[in-house]
Amino acid sequence: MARRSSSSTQALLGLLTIQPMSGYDLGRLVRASIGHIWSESYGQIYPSLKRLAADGLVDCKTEKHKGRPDRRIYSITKKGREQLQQWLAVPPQPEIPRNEMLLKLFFGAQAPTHILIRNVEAMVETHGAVLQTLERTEHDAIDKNPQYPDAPYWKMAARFGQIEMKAHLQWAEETLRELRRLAKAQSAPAKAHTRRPHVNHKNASH
Amino acid sequence: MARRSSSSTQALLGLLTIQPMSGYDLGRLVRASIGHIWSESYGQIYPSLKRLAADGLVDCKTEKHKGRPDRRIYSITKKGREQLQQWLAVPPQPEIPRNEMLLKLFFGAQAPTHILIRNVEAMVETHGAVLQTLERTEHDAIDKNPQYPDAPYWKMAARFGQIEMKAHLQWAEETLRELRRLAKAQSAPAKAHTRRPHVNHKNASH
DNA sequence: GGGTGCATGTAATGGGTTACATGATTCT
DNA sequence: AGAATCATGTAACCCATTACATGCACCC
Repeated sequence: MARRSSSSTQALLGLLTIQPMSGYDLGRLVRASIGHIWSESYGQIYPSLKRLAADGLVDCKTEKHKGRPDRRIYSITKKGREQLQQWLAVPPQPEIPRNEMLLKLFFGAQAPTHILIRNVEAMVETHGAVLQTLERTEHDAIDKNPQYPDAPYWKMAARFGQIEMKAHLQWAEETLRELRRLAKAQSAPAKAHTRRPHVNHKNASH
Repeated sequence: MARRSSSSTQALLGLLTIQPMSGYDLGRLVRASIGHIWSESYGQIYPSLKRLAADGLVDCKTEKHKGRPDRRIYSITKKGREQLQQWLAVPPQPEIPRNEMLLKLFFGAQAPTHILIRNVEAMVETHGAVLQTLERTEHDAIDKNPQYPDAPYWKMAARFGQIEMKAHLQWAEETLRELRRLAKAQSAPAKAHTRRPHVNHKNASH
């Protein structure tokens, strides 16, 4: 019993250390608090909570409501806290990266430049928005109650997002300059016909 | 026919624009060239190639070898190029983030500080190594043949990795300072007993 | 009257990793 | 002698998203 402990369920367990909550609340809290480092869908949350309850890692109390459907409020148990702590002690394995935008840019020679430019510009917009949100988050939820034991860690997570977003924006600036330069060079009459050489990709660092 | 076109298969298609290759080669090339932005497992690659061949997006030639198993060399077809170009034109949807290391740090109040420090330090090491690899990649594979049509795009991808890694390292420095400060404060006799206030997480930006 | 939010859940589907099987060759 | 590399593939499994189903309440 209590076999599977994916980081998904652990995330829920961790959020329940803040306060008892319903599945619906958890979904919103994930987006609001750790949306830049984690995501959960309801199709994942509700079944996970059931399993957690079955394993005795959370308790469940049902709040009756007239009209509205019942709210199931979950709270973490002692056993749940222990399991969370155990999980926290396991060194996290490095990420498996999957950045579709960059993948497409990597194959950029196969696409018209204006599309690449549009994609990078779209990224600038979304990341800019995220950055603003994070700066607000840090200010609102964290700096205002520094006595809160979670505050320093939430701040670190927010700072990570900020620093990363700024780096991405910096890269985007540099890249847009280069892309526009390439676009200009393309529209100008090509002189040197660049023929694709045969490249040896075998001798690669594994 | 030719329905499914996950970004996974498109990545393979894209790599085959460089030169014809076997599934095994593709696996190694993914790690070597775009390992910091993409990953593929062989359990994914081999079936994908079969589907691509069935859909007429790639051709397959079998090279016989004595002793060794046959090599199946795949090359992209005209139809394959067209599909790739179509996919490149679709604006990439924003990433769904999943950073386990940061998630654990977010729940840092539930764990002993020395473990958090160890985790961040581990990240510094791996990311430092990746950074070096990328700097070498940029220099070796790209700067040396600037006439190669893919070169500018490969460089952009490599630059992204570099900038991101540097940002992460910068964050790690700042964070390690803070964590060590917290560790010291913890080992000192606690005076003010910080009691966890009830926080309202309902009013969150969605 | 219609959209949005509250609130829970299930089923279908897809995407992807891991582990296994096989077997010769080359390096240490 | 034994480990790692070359080379392909399959099956089991797991994780996760999407879409669907339900139904009241509140706001415009």
